[in-house]
Amino acid sequence: MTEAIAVQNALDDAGYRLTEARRSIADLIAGRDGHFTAADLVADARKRRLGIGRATIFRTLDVLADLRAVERLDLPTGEHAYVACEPVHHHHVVCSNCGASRDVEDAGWRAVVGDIEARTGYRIDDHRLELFGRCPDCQARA
Amino acid sequence: MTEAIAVQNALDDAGYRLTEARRSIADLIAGRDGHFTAADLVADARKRRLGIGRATIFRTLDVLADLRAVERLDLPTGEHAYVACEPVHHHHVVCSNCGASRDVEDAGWRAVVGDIEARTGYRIDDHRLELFGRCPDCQARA
DNA sequence: ACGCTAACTGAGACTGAGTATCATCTCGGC
DNA sequence: GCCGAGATGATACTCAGTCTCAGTTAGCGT
Repeated sequence: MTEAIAVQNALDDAGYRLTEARRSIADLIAGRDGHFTAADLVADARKRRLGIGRATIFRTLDVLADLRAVERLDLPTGEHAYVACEPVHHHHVVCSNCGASRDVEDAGWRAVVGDIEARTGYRIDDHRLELFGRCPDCQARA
Repeated sequence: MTEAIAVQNALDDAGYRLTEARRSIADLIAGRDGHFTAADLVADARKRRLGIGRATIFRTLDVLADLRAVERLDLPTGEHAYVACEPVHHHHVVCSNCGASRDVEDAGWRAVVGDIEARTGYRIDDHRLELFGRCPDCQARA
């Protein structure tokens, strides 16, 4: 549950109000592992009878994504999902079987971007990098 | 318009029927530069009074994406877009200003994936890599 | 050239994600 | 405690994408 506190701190530090609804959403996020969709949280909230509106969940996820307390993923299926994560730039490796995800720092990656800039003449200022595969656990289980 | 023929060949080679609707859609795609959304094509088709149904455009884009004659992109805005491209594995650099896109081969990239596999234990079998920035033209114009 | 059938089509209904609006509520600085 | 900006939940709405189905058509076999 330390994770819920991290999310709450992120909100607080950025000058957002710490409301009941946001606290609950932070809890829901902390209670999930792997990625989750907005719809997942809506279902969770309803299951626990928290009385949080759909709109609030979308709004809060939006804010959290801005603060980078949560990262937006585009799954290969086209679904939009989120993962809780540290607010520094990094990428995710997502297990296509169980959804578990891990952070990966940039590593050799900067050099590749530099190379691409040189070859194309584009000035790259944003990128999306997501990796999908089997996590060690799911490999072992197969 | 050579591009439209490439798209048609891709369909034909894969055993799909070459219908009037598909031919028209190939033309529409060829007539676009940069990325486009399904909605763009629907609007184009309607503007030219081609009488192609919405569903058909979605279906055809689906098929073309399967054949890799077209690539699905997820723009930073969350929109789903497409670009016409060669049917070999590669990635796209997309201009966030004018939408022009260029293909980039894998280059040093394989090594980075290998490194990530070694560090995380994940077995990576799919990835999404999209780069956004300013194309040379838009840079010059600024 | 002709007929046949599976593949394809357009129309329209449907679903579900995400957004907009707005009256009401509440956090937190004073 | 008071008060106002910011946040909330209900509800209505929009819009992408899917599904269904009756009607059409490409292109193979003859």
